[in-house]
Amino acid sequence: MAERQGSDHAIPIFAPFARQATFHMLDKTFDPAQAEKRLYEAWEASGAFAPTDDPAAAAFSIVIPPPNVTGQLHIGHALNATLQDILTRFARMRGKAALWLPGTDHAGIATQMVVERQLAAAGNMSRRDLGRDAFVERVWAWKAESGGAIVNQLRRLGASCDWSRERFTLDEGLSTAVRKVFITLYRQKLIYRDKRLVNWDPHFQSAISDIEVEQREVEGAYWRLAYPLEDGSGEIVVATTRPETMLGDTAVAVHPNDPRYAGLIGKCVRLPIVNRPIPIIADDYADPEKGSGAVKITPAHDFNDFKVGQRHNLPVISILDAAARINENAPAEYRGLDRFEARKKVVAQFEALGLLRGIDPTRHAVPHGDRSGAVIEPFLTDQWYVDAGTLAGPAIAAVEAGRTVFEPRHWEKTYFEWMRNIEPWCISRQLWWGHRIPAWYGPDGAIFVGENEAEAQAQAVEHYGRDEPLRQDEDVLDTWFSSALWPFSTLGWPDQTADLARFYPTDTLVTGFDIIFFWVARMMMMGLHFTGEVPFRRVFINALVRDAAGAKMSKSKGNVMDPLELVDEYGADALRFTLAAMSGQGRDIRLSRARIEGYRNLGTKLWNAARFCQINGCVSAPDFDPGAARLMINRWIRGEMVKCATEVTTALQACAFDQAAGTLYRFIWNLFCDWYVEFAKPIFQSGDQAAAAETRSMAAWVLDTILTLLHPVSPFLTEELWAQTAPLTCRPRLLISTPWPDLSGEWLDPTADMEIGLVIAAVTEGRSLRAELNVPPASRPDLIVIGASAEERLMLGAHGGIIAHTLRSGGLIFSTALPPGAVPFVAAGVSFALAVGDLIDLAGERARLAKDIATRDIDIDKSARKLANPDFVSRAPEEVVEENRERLAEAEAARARLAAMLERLSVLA
RNA sequence: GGGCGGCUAGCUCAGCUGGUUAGAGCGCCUGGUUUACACCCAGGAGGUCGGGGGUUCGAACCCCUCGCCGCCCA
Repeated sequence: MAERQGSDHAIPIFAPFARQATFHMLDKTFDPAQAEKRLYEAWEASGAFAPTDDPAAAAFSIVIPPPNVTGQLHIGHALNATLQDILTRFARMRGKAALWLPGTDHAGIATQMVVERQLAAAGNMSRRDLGRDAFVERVWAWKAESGGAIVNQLRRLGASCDWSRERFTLDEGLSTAVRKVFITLYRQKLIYRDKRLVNWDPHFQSAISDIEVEQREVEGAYWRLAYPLEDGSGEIVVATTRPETMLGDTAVAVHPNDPRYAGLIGKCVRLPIVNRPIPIIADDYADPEKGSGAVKITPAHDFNDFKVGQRHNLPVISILDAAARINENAPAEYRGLDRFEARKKVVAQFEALGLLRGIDPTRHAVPHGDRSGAVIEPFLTDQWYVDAGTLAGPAIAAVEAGRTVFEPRHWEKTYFEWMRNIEPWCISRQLWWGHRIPAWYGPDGAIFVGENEAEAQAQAVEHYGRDEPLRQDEDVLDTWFSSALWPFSTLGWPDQTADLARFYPTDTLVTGFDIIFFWVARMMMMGLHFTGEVPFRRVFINALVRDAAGAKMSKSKGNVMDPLELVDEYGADALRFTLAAMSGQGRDIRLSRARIEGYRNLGTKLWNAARFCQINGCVSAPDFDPGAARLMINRWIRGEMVKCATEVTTALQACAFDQAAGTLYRFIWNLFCDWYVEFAKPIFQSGDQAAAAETRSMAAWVLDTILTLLHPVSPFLTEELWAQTAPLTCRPRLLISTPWPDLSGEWLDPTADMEIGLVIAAVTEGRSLRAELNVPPASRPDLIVIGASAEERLMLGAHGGIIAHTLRSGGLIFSTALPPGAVPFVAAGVSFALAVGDLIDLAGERARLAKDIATRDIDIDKSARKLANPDFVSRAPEEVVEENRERLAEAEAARARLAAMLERLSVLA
């Protein structure tokens, strides 16, 4: 463990002047556990999470995909929230009125399930025993007590949501919006009641929507059943995976062109067990290639069969009750049997009757409820539907026109595909927890839809000409119905609030591809229909987090990584940085601890660079002008800082989180720490006060700029360093509220790039040579510059100190020829040598040079061959040709130098 | 059956509209008490960019085809 140095960590952010009096050296590492909570509270208390009310500020808004109130934060939420927080902090620092609006979803089925399970555990009481009102009260009580734990878990990640605007899909305002939408759509005839087959979940005894149905491959069988012709002239064989449904068969279909059955069309078979005559009909639905070519038709229990039934006017006989037990429409001995019991019994009876023609085991897809896991039954009921087809039109057009853009772009295909084949959306659920449908029925079944009972009553009076008792619809709305309104209902709609005017349409929605259907599409439909505007201008589809082996994380597999555990272990910043760095667009993220550890190390690296700065008195001065820097290394790092800031800004604007993270990583570690800090050391020791002072200021400025740029990704560590590295006079605000760097392009400095580039190349090559020659670490050989131009000598001569330090060399010597005892090398087109004296192994050196020459020959050959090709010279763009000419010249020059050195070594031998 | 995505170093991934001598982190090997950092420093090994064909002066990148792997829809 890191040794603890500074003991006083109680540097209170809100008593910052006290800090100056007690200026402690930074610890060796950042301690997230002791800092995160304190920093989060400081942010919240500062009011930074709420958007600025400065009217001049452009608005930026994100609504959170509301997690279930029952939910626990999992790694997918962590990714999703991290990306939203990065965007929000970035926008905030860029001076926008940034709003990240948080909240939760009431999650009808999931929540009801939690409370029902509690009831059962407490003493076998069902919700029906308790009664509707008491049950709903229980759910609210549960919600008040333990619901929304996930919201606090989001805080642990550093989520800078505006908690004052937190919403819940069942709260009053959102419920008003739901009723308004329902009533409006009903009056526009875009919501209607219909008797259709639905996906029925026998466990919840409720309808669920198509997309809540999950197809699972299971082992099953085709049972081949023989139905005798009524006239006794033979039989017709049908195959089914659900034999029990034959109890509800009302026809057998064959293909109209199937010669095998041409004579049978119009005849009847006698349905075994049930003993009902049913017709043989001709319909294209029967596939002559499959099985016997004849197919049993059960309109009440199969979606395809239902359509066939409609075409042929077949009776629809439902044989199941809500719990998927056989009902009174089946023979007496079946009534009350569970569907799977009934299946066995039907098969046994067919066998006994001698009508079972075979069993073919097969794997096939069976619909399951995604929540309950129960096998779903197509079931005929009255339900409420949204005319999604009509609403989809504008939603499709908006994406086609680019008013809403998917990022990555290809996800719009998934969206279009679904939208263009959309089915009516069944929105009623036979649950108690949710928005109760604002519809009332009169004694004759007439429907009155209104805000409340009084309104419905008034309509009823008008309709009947007198008071009639009304009964409210028992059902609630699909949770996604209220989520579909989320981007505008949370902002106050249907009231024309200031928030709505300012923050709608929202800027970016960040979500997973798995809810493009469930949620994104429906928000588009509702948003456009009710506000005339798209709900968001950009949809960023984030990746799916998997384990290190690429498997989907699931509790049953035991491979889940708990984000809070990871935060405890590595700190929120490390987790956030990792998720950002790995969130390459649209790909899966294979999360591993090794990766998080690596990015935690980056934090420590930066922390220690700050510590170095602190030790050397690098303190940011408000009046420091980086543009006035004169020292080459300072001009160089300033230019690199500009490039870094530009790249990070561009990347964040484009949701290229991985690029932003990568750019920061490289700048912090490979430029600032590896080179600049090392260059600064000899300057601080040189006694050149002016140079040291400028370098101190520059180092502090670069560090500040890094903290600013890194803050959206890793907010805690950067905020802590911000507080601990400078006096308050330089820190008028918390980092979270500090403006984003807007660096001058004039600070780019090609001259400095070239000069420092030469130094770095010389040192890098020199180090490589040292290692190859096994030069002892403590020895400090001179670096000899051989036959360089006056300009090169000037450039290198200016950096003798930093070269000596970084290369661990003695002095810098200029020479016209390779002296004895020196080992030559070439870097950036300049000849060098390392004076290693006795260590030199001439034979080995000759071999090394020969090898070096050979690699140059390959380069020369590559470029030369291109340039010798007339097609290349005439067709390739001029700059590419020029580049190759330069490359060739360089390689040839380097080769010539190496050859000269080889010759010289030979002479010395 | 239809669609989408992927296949680049031992592992995880970058590589933007075709112009490199294909990169990084981890792991591995060698060496290291240097004005911060061993959660570190310096150096190194390691790739016929899934196979084949094509377009092009030029292909990891574009086209065709085949092969795996994953996901969605039916």
